[in-house]
Amino acid sequence: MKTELTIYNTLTRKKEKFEPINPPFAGMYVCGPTVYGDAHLGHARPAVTFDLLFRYLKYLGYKVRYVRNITDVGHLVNDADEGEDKIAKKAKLDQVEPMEIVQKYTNSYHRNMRQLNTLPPSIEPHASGHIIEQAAMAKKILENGFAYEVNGSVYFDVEKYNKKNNYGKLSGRKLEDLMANTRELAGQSEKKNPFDFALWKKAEPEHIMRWTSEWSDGFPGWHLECSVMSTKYLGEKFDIHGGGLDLQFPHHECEIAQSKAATGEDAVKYWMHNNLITIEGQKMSKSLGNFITLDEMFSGKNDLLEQAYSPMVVRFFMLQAHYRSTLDFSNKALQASEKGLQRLLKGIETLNKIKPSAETSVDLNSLKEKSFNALNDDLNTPILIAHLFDGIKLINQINSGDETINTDDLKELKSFYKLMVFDILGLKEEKGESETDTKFEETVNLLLNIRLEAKKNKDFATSDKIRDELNKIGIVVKDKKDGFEWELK
RNA sequence: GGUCGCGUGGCCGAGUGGCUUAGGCAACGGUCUGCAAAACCGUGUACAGCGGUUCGAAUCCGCUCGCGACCUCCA
Repeated sequence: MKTELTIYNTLTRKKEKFEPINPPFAGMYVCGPTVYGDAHLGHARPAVTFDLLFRYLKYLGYKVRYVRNITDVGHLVNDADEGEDKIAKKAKLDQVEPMEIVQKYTNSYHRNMRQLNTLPPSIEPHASGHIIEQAAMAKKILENGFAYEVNGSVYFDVEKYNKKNNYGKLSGRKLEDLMANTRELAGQSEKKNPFDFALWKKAEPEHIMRWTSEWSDGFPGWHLECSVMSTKYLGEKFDIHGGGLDLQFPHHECEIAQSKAATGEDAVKYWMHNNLITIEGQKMSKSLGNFITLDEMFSGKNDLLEQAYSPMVVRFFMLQAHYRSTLDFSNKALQASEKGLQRLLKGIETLNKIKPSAETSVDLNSLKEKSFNALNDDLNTPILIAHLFDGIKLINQINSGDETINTDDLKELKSFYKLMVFDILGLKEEKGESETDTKFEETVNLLLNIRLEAKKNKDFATSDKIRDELNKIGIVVKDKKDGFEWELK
């Protein structure tokens, strides 16, 4: 390999060479979902992005610990002053236990992540399992003088912190601007400043998720869990912290402040942010109500969808854009990705059927080098995929006899495509996963073999009938030189 | 209002000073085929506008227009 992995660090706004703090170990923490609703397209982007990074770091030989949390407590539903726990609110609506909600949506999240072929993280800690640690961190920040207690709640003192530190360095904000732009709401707040954030929040009587602490019966502030769980499992200083761009401020900014206030050190070496998915140019969000859940995506059951899109199509769609670009959802774009993915996978099938020659006429080293260079350049998967398509063209030319490849190079090319497409990009074939599917496939194959017989006997009436009837059912038949293929419409 | 980012050919989407006609999809032409489809091969169209810097800009600078994100729960 000619180049080394560089990644874009949001903190420095530059691409930096990736050099882990304690090689060969590499630690990465990614903000996971709040499990109070179905996972949607937006959840898939960081999951796929950081799954790619996880896979690639492992390929590069690092011993990677990938931590992704489950937020099952602590996010406030309204503003920090009056809010109640998001999960508790939903639980009341549904008249069930909060932890039942948590379990339900954790399960469906895991199912969706498996469908997207993301590898499970090394550790998936729950916020609710780390209340004690969160209280301890709040206490430490309090002792260090960067927080204050009011009526059983503990708030982070941003102004004081900012005197010696730079609050806003990740998101490029200045405290003065924040002060100038924040209008105080009629003096209702317990906080010294509106931009102070809760480390511990006293629970209102109706608040059902609560824990005892020295300040009050309450719950931890919503930024604290990530600071606690990342450093608990990766160390006070660790390599990569990832998440969606929308978490940059205030969430990640607060994490930085908390860690610094607690330990005196910056915890994170590389901050990475994936960009957002938009729908018709607008961000998908709860408040706009324009989000598409992954289950809807995979089943096609949403009015915005013209058809179902398989998990691998969704994954490929995301990989065809760079993770730091916004990606606009549209049926046209997804359909283009579907076709493109088919072409890529078909090319690999062709590759597996190629017969070697004595000589190699194609330049494999160039292909490989360009591909790794793309990946090393801040995970530039669209460029990588472009090169893989160039390679597919070569494969087709070899297959048709216009180019040649020898036995060793063929073997190498096969393992290269397996590595890139399946191991690193994390794509996979999606056919025949259940027993019913298998039997169904055999049935269709049986019919098509009969059709093949009919064709050989020039009984085109029969052969066309089988083809047309299958087409009516929604099975498209494609003839090949020496056989057939079919797919569901 | 403050901060940040974006505007590339029919669509998606890379590219940040001169040689990538990026790539995918669509379109068109061809090969193949009993026919059709598929597959494969080939081809075209571009850098929001205006001005500036430069021998040279999609790429740097300025302005204009348009769009978006964050500042509030959100991946």
